[in-house]
Amino acid sequence: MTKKEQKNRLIPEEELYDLAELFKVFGDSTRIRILFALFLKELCVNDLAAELNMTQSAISHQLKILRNARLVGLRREGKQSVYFLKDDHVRTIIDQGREHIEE
Amino acid sequence: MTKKEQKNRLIPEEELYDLAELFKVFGDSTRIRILFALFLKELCVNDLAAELNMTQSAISHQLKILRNARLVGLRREGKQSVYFLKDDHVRTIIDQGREHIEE
DNA sequence: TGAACGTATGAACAAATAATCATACGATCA
DNA sequence: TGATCGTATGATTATTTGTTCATACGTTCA
Repeated sequence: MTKKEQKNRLIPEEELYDLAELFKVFGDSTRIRILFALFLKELCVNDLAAELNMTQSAISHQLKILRNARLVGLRREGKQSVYFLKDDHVRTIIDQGREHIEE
Repeated sequence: MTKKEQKNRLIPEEELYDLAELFKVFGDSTRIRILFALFLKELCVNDLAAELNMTQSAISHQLKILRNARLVGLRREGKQSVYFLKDDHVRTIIDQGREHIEE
């Protein structure tokens, strides 16, 4: 089955639940702000916390959720964890969201 | 400012909150299932409730949220309210979500 | 007009969730 | 090794949110 064929068939019920789980991750302003910050450059936890003016703990909790959704990845550098966006779907999804809003 | 230029500039903080609000709407399995049902054809409230095996009230509440987000529209037909998808960003956003999941 | 139908909506309740606080863990360095 | 730094994480709490229940609203039709 080609990608296009797969795209056009019915979506199984179970996949709809997974989709909702994925979009739930985008549905929080802290996480969106984290994603957008990582749009611009890789950042470690403390830098993210400073940039978003939030506690290290709050950021760390949200990064865990973003990691579980495979939206961000991390690289250890000494004591630091450097986070980065993991794929381009993030950008496309956010761009489409923006286009909807701007209509 | 062209669309492309607009896309590439920094996203203002306020728009990030609006984005989170939009994705929050996608982040519920009932609403995703409603959207997908409307993918296939227009439906009135009772038909949606039957198809998703949920109460009329629950569906109606969720439809209100989808309406507020301008993701669905409705047309009155006698006693019925016939709902439909309002724009193609819905399809693109969901498709991108699916591609992310299927990786 | 009144009954029946389809839909919308407010209140109440239960479940999910984000931030905080305290603390633990791992790496670096004196 | 002990201290410090950066990060992760469990528990708690306050808030948000989805469903249910009851009911109101608008339309159709006898």
